[in-house]
Amino acid sequence: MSSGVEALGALPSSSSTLVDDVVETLRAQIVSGEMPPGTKIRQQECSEILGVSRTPLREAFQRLDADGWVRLRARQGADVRPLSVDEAEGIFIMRVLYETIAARVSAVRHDACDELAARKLIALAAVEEGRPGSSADADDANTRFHEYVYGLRSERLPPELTAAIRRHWARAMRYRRFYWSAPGAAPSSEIAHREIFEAWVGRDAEATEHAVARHILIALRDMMRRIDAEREPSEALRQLAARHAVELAR
Amino acid sequence: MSSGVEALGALPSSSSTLVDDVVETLRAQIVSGEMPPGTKIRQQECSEILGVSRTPLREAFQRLDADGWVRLRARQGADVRPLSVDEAEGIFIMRVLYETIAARVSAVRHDACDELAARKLIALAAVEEGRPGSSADADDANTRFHEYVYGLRSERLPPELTAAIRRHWARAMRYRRFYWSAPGAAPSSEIAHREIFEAWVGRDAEATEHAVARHILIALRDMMRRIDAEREPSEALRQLAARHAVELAR
DNA sequence: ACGGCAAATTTTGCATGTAATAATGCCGTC
DNA sequence: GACGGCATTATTACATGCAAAATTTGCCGT
Repeated sequence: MSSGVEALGALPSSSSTLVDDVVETLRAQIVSGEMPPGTKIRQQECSEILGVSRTPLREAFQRLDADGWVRLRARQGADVRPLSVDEAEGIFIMRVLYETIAARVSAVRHDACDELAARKLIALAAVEEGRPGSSADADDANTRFHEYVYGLRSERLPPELTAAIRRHWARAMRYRRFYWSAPGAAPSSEIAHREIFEAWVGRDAEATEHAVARHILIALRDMMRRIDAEREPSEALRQLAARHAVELAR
Repeated sequence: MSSGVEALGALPSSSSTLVDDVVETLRAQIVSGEMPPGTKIRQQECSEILGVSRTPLREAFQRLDADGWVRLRARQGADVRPLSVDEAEGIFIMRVLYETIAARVSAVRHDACDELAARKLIALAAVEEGRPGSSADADDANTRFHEYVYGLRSERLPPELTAAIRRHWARAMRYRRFYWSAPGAAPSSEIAHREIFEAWVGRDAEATEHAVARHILIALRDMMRRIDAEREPSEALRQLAARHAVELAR
C-alpha cells in the first residue's frame, strides 16, 4: 500500500507470511458468515481493506479455492463459495468417512484425561444449546467436545486426516449457521452426543463408529428435509447409511 | 520472459490460465518422478524453464502445496515434497477411507458396460504386469481398472470424493514408483484384483469393500516392510485393518 | 585442517505497472 | 417499450521492480 491505513486490525499477528495471514483472515470471515455465500471478492477492494497488495491476496485465493472456501473462475475472479445441497451432501459424506475412523481409534486409545474433558464439554454443550441467542458459545463447546472424542490433539492420527476433519468440520459449520439461523431452532444433538459418548467411554469401536455416523447423517437428513423435502439421497449417502446401520427414511 | 524461447513445449495447451497450466505441468513432473522428492524449486529458474513470470508460478505453488505435491516453507521457497513412511501411511489410510465407499457404491450400481470394461482391463493389467520394463503401461491399465471399479466416471459420487480419490491415487503412485523401482520387482496385484472384481461383479457391497481395503493395506504393509521392517503400524492403520477384517501381521 | 564470522550473492516476498478480458451503460432500431 | 450492438469502464491476469531475508562464499584465527 502507498501509506497510512495499516490494515486496521483486519490482519492477525504477522505470523510468517502475508499469504498465511490473508488466508486465515478470509477463512474466518467466510466461516463466520461475515462474508456471505456468493459474495464477489474484488482484488483491489479486498487488498485495500486488508492492507496488502494484490499479489499475496491472489496467492491466498489459490489456497482458499483448493480448500473449498472460495470459488475461482478463470478471468472472473473469486467469490465466496455458494452453498448448495449437493455440496452439503458431499461435505457430510466426507465427514462420515473421516470422523468415524477417528472416533474408532480414539475409542480404543483415549485416556482418563480425555474422558474427563469430554465429560465436562458434553455437559457444557448441553447447557449452551438450551440457551437462546449466542450460538457461538454452543458451537464452541460442541466443537471442543468432538475434538476430544476424535482425539484430534493426540497426535495419534495421520496429520492429513486431522486436517481433513478440521477443514470439513468448519465447512459444515457454514451450513449449520445458514440453515438453522431462522426461524425454527436447530434440532438438539444432546441425545446423539450421549450415544456417542457412552460407546466411546465403553471403548466399543463399532458402536462408536455407528453413533458418530448416525449423528452426522441424521444432521444432514434434517438439513436436507428443511431445504428440499422431495430430494432423494444419493447412492453414496444410502450406502454410508447401510454401512453404519442408519435408517435414513424414518 | 524478455523474448524468444516460448516455453519449449514445457506447458500444455493454454487452456484457461497460466496458473492452471503450471500446476498441471509441475504436478505431472512430480508424479512421474521427473522431479525427484526433495528437489528444490527456485522461482527464477523454474519460471524461465516454463516461460512464465514468477507471479503465476508462485500462485501455482500455493495450490501444489495444498494438494500435497510440494512443500512451501516461509522464506525458504518450495521443494518437491519428500517421501516418508509417515506420509505413506497417511496417504494409504485416506485411500482406504475413500476407495472402500466408492467401490461399495459402484458394486451396487454398476452396469454391464462398466463390467465389460473392467473385465478387459483386469486382463490387460495382468498381461502388462508380467512384462518387464515399461511399467507405465502397467500403471495405466491398473489405474483404468480401478477407475471402473470405483465408478469414477459415473457422476454418482460427490465430486469432492472423486477428486480426493484421484489425488491420493496419484500421490500413492509416487511411492509405488520409488519403492519398487529397484532391485526386486513389485509384488503382483493380480490375485487381489480378481478378489475385488469377483465381489464387485457379484454386487456384494461388504465383500467389495473388504477386498479393496485388503488390497490397499497389504500394498502398504509390503512397502513398509521393505523400508523399515521394525516399524509398528499406527493405531489408525490397525483399526482400519480391524474394520475390514484384514490381518496385517501375516 | 577446521570452525566461526562477515561480506557478497542469491532468493524469496511483496508492491506496482500494464495489457487483455469481462462487465456496464448508452443509444438507436424495431 | 424491449432488444441488440457499440463504446466505456471495471477487473482480472500477468510481468517486472525492489527491499528484506536467507544462503553461500571467502577470510581469518586458532
